Amino acid sequence: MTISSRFAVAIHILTLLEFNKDGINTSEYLSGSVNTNPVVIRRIIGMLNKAGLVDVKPGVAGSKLAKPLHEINLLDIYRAVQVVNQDALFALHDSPNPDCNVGKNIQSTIEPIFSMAQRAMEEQLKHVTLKQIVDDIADKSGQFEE
Amino acid sequence: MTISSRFAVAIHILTLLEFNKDGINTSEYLSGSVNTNPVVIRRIIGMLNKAGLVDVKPGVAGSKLAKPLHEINLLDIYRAVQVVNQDALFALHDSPNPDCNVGKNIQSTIEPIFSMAQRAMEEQLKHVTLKQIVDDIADKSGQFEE
DNA sequence: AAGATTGTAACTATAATAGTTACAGGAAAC
DNA sequence: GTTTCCTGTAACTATTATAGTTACAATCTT
Repeated sequence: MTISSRFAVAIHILTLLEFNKDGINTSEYLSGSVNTNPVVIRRIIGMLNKAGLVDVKPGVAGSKLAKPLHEINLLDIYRAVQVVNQDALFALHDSPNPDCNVGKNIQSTIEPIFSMAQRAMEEQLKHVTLKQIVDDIADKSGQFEE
Repeated sequence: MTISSRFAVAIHILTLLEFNKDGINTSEYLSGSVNTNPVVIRRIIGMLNKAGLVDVKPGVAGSKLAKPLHEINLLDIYRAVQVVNQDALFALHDSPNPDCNVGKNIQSTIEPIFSMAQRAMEEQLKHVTLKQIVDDIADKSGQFEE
């Protein structure tokens, strides 16, 4: 099990929108950098659009970031592309035996622990902004070039 | 995407081993409380056995906890049942375009962030022991009975 | 009006999960 | 020592999610 690469691809896309903000970011162009099919890109862009992270319109070529870099954090992106359902990172087994003390109570005992663990992970994502990603890549890009 | 219910079932099994420590915990018996097929139980018990969390032997009926309750934490169980590969909770998209500054560097920029988030989640699991689970269920079981 | 692009449906292949049947091998009980 | 029960595992199924692909209608620009 892994959290879908939609998340990584979405970060990639948004980062690229910044680097190429003066160009026209068609799904074709973006797919060239991500190295996948343009439809995959459009699907993800569509989710980012619904979440208000990008601006894109049918028929109009290209997407743009809808917010400043520092106002987009990784949790926003993670939620936008719906890689993990709200409070459902961990699956509970359904219908344990209610005639058994353990079966009857295991769900309610485990559930808050799972939620806590999930929240701890999501909290980390919240503390990283797209700006940090962009800056890091800008550093690396400049390092051995120019 | 969710983390396999193997994890929740494993916690259920181990908890039940404690509650029924004076009885004989066959896969048949355990499957009755979890409400699944005995083979599913055996598969999970097998993983817990390899991880040294339970004692079970071919031909010999029943499993037992291999360690005291407070020496087993949820991270131990999580690792035992291999619901998430080491450092691979989040999938990276493979082969982004190396001729693009973003494509070339996105992986190495994102990877440590993903690791950090994953570790934060796992750290929470580490801080919960099986003893806490057992105690909580014991409390709930007694609450409206006796 | 022509051309390009987005949005989406529909289909494929792949992989993981959870459940099931079947049975070989091991241990205990009689 | 044979019968009986249980574990371990292979093999198969159904279900679900993912990622990629083709195709095309709707939409905007020029």
